Amino acid sequence: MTLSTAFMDTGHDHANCMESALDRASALCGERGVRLTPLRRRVLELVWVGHKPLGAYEILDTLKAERRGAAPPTVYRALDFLLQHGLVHRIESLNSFVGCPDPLKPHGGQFLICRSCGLTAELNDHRIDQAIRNSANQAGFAVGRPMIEIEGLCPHCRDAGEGSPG
Amino acid sequence: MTLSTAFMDTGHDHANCMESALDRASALCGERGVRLTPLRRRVLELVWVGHKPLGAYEILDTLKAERRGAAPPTVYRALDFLLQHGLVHRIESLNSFVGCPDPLKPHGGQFLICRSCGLTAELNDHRIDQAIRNSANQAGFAVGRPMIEIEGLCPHCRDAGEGSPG
DNA sequence: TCTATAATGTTATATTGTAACATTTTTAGC
DNA sequence: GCTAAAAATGTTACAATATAACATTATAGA
Repeated sequence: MTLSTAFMDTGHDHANCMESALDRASALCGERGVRLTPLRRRVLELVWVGHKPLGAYEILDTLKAERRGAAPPTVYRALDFLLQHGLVHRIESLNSFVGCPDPLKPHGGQFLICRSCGLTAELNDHRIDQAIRNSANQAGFAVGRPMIEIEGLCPHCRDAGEGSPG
Repeated sequence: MTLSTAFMDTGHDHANCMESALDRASALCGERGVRLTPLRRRVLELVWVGHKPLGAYEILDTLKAERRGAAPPTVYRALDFLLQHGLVHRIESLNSFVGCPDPLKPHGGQFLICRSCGLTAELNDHRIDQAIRNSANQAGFAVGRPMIEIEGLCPHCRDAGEGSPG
């Protein structure tokens, strides 16, 4: 099981986390012969600034302050590229985007999303994946990309009593 | 495991499927002391016309043809009511809505969504749910509503060779 | 350098969803 | 039945998210 470093506030060096994500992205694009342009790199960086999913228009607001003429397509095109290469995920239930800690393995995405603080962690538990494939196969369904978004409370907010999980 | 009747084209009496869904909804609202008004009932009916998720504005187009002054709030308010009472689910990845075959048990929703024909079936496999809870608990995460949307190919489209599961 | 391709800029618009307030309908008490 | 409170719906306006279409600029390879 891989758990992204969110929810690990003790000992999480986020500057390093983000830098290594960008390095991995750069390497991956090099290997694939595609270009991590300054714009794409910047968008990826913004998405990695936190472990909270970011909306396209939040990204756009930042870009607007940095370059002339940033517009919705600017951000959506960069996001499309990053999505295609598995560098970010889209969180459907939030219409927002979050960095992927493991872009090499193609996967749908299993997300724990804190309803209180917004922090999001990516699980990639093959047991969940297996349970889904078993069940889908029984129904005769050919699984493409399973998407799992689990709303709830992260350890910190749960302990702080931010509401019931129900 | 409960599997909705979608993907069961042989022997699926949809008129009956829909009628019984409306009857269950009516009974449920009666028990809860809430009102399944004609408008709400009509929206539920429209959602149940197919096993394909329907967008709010598709519903609105139909309503507009039937009553004067239907507008976005008309449909969103009805949908909010139906969602609150578990009578419909929202498919996040499609921004659309589908009838719930089992509104009595509160649940997030496990959906198989055919990318070719759009048919959607609801799984409610407790083994998937269990795998998710185990994994989330390990991460110290308090699970609220797990939402699972599995894109792929339904039996019919898979056999017809509508593309690879990706 | 020249050319083809890829990336980005620019303008306009489509799609999905809410806010705010007015009106009508229903319910509950009398 | 009448009336006041509550619930539901009507109505207008707008916010938030996303894409289409075409122009321009940058890049890579011949």
